[in-house]
Amino acid sequence: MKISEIGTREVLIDGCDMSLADTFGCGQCFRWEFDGEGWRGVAMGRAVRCVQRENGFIIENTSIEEAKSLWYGYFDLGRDYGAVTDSIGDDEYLSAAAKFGRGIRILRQEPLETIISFIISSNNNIKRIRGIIERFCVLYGKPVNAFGGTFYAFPDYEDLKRVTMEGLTPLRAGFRQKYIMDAAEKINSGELDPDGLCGLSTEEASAELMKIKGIGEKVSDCILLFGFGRYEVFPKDIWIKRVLSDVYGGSFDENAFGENAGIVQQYLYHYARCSGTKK
DNA sequence: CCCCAGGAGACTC
DNA sequence: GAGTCTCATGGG
Repeated sequence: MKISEIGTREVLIDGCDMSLADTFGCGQCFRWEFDGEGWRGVAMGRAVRCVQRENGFIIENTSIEEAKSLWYGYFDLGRDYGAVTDSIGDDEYLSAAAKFGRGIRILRQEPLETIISFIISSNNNIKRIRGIIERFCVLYGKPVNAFGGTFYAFPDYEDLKRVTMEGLTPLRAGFRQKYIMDAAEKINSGELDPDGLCGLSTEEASAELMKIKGIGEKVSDCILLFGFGRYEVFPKDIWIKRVLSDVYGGSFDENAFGENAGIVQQYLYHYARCSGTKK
């Protein structure tokens, strides 16, 4: 894998297994948007645009330094996903799912963003989740000018202090409004420090997360997988439960995949949700 | 009118 | 511990 500057604030990530469409579209993130040619998004306070290339992708509006210090981690570029898919074994359905989702990379998103986003995801659909999150960012996040427009960063810890119950009403988050507020209160007071979870075991971190109302086992698993790089968790949402029941008759053993369980889960989720709707 | 969505909490047994 | 009911909102 090679990182090189190919233009003004334009960096090429060459020689990596990457499908932007599958990575951004597999349900792990909610803010990247396709503009017809590339994917625009804001992460870590920076607005960039990613464009698919044959054997990698381009990141626009960034520097080679940022690519190495920030985007390398965000896109999990140090991991060989091909080796993961090769280690999956001869399970027929899973092999098909891995083939279908080839190029998916698990993003290392920011802890606060994953916490709030997956609280919102509870008993909700992706289109609506995206809308609620976007309204949250416009209301409380900082504006970032790029590509001739204004984008909004996901609110940081300072922004979170301004959150009130009444202020959340425009989100139309329904019963999750009080859960978002509980998360904000616990984080603002210092009762829970998201960044501090990095030093804990996955089990301990999960127990901490579940002190927040609206975070149960499944939401906690998503936060740990997509925000903390805990690849051993296996979030069980409605789609995965269907697969485990309908395809495997309850005999699927996620523990067999050890440190890659989360990646395997993502292949299954994406396949179950999209098979039949993609070319 | 119905059912469903990347579930969780409260309650019952 | 395992089963229900309910929780807002919007789409199909």
